[in-house]
Amino acid sequence: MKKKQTSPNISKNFMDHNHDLCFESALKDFKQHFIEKELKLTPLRLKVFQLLLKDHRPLGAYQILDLLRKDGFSSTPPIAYRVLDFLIEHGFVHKIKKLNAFVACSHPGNSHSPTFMICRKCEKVAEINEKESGLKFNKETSSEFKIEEAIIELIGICKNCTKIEVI
Amino acid sequence: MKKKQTSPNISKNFMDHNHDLCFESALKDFKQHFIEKELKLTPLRLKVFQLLLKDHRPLGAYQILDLLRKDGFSSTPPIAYRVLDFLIEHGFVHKIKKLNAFVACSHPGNSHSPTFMICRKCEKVAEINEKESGLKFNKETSSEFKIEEAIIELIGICKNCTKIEVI
DNA sequence: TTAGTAATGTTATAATATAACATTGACTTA
DNA sequence: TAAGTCAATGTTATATTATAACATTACTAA
Ligand SMILES: [Zn+2]
Ligand SMILES: [Zn+2]
Ligand SMILES: [Zn+2]
Ligand SMILES: [Zn+2]
Repeated sequence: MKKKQTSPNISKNFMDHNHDLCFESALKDFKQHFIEKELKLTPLRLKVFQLLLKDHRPLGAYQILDLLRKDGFSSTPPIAYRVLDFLIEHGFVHKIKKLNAFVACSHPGNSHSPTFMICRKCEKVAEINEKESGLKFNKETSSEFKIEEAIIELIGICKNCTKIEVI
Repeated sequence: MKKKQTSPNISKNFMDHNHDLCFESALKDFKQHFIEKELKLTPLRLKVFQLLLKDHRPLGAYQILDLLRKDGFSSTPPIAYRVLDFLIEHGFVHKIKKLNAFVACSHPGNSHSPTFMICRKCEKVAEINEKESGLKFNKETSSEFKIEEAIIELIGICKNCTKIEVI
């Protein structure tokens, strides 16, 4: 008998988890997509993506520039914005409008319309897909308006921070 | 027998409509809320709201400043941002993150979590409420994350621009 | 009155983002 | 191999969006 599939843990980013594994797995995926899509994986692109994988917290462009500087990269604004544009265009990174900041995508490779949960306490972010969010627009809306892009950002308190709050 | 209620026309802002009526009605509502909430309706606050009511297109803070200047108001950045903050705080105005711009609220007075449809062609915006959008989050998401605020902005093509496109 | 306060005015600067052009280095191909 | 091409990165300057800090005004309340 097939084991019952548990629902995916959408809160993983907020909770303790083996982040080394998490990091390495995302990085492997990232590299694989570069190969499959025949994109050029430069040191700068790799570095910026690694920075964004650090701890599920978004980074602003100027934070990224500071970190690049420390690693000996050039660090004028266009450097960061160009690499971010590239990574966004190819689906590796998203911008969080609420924060004017950037996160590594959790489902890279496929074009998709992400929903974000943003914890205002720990400042971590988790990306969830349409199935996980259960988010649906009704028929009338679709007939009234042809949706091409949806920005959905949920701001609140994550499971972990709720747990801590209660005590 | 009561006449059957037709569904609210969520596309009104995008279509031809009696905008003088639309404008005056919104303005009357606005003034009424100031009275009910005992807020001070200053010339500046009134002017900024009127500017935002002009044509269902969002205005940037610096556009608003230009328009204020033409009307003899002071027009340094804090003037606009302070009035906008006030109007947002009291539910008369929303900020569209996608555009870094501001729109008059369509359901002023009540605290609510608006969804915006943004037409990338005519650049008009319509605000829809939860019922109209049919937008719902599933139970699991709620238990995993306590949502306090939701930013939802749908970018696409409105009914009117679709009609024009087809020809 | 005068002291308090909300609103507006003013100056300066912070934070975010892009335009325009120069240089580098890898790859092509004559 | 030398010249040409092009994507990536480097550099300088500037645009756009937003806030901090303090001054003035004008109404209100002892
Ligand atoms: Zn992780
Ligand atoms: Zn949290
Ligand atoms: Zn109207
Ligand atoms: Zn349109």
